[in-house]
Amino acid sequence: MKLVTWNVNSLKVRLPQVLQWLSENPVDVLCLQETKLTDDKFPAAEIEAAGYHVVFTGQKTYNGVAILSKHPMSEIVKNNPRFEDEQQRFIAATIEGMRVVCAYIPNGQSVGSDKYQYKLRWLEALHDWLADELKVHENLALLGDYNIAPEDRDVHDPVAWQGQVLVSELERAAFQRLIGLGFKDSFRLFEQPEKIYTWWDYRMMAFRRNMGLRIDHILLSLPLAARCTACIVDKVPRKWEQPSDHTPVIATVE
DNA sequence: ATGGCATAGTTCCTATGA
Repeated sequence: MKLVTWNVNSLKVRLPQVLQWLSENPVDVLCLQETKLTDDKFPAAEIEAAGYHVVFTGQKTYNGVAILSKHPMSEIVKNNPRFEDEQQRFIAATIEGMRVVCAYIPNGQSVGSDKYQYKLRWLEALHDWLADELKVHENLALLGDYNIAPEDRDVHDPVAWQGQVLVSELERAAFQRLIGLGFKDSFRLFEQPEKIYTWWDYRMMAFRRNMGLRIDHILLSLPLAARCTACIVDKVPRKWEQPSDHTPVIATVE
């Protein structure tokens, strides 16, 4: 099973790239974030025509998540039942006996802001829901844009970023609390090259200069991690014309 | 010290992202 997460920064703009990427990279599950589409405008027919089932929950302008799957999906949950949220950032489905959660964790804007507090509350509620969900689904995968770089080696310039949102202590502690439930960061199960990132600012020629952060992750519950044979970041779509600022992360589970 | 790009909607500027 190949599981993928990709923040597409508007599926309206990026649908051709998603379909192109899928035609070159057939996968079992693709979790999308920042679709920025209300459900009535979601391109379900085009995605189904490409051979994928799809579930989604969205809103206009901001947020929005979707799961594309080669296999049928059941037990669909939209929004964390433990968190009252107007923002559409969470969707879960059971696929081939695996519980798949697609999350667009809040950005947090700046440390100490209202949005930062919202981010921490959101993470706390995610933690609590996952704790219950793991009791029912030992095969659980949490894919998404976490908006957290877990360690300094996930940051192109740790000194410049020190203490900033996306790398602050409380955010990193929240990430470790998720890990503590019984997950592995699939990317770190394997020897990886240095300076691998999943997001680069559109400005400052950041991609060309590899000024990035690794903030998109695939966490696997321990039984799934034991079956994981690879996790890679595919930089190719970030080189295309009019790219998303994020690029796909792919985990393989045998 | 700031903004630098991209997206979407309230457009022909503003808010937001990371």
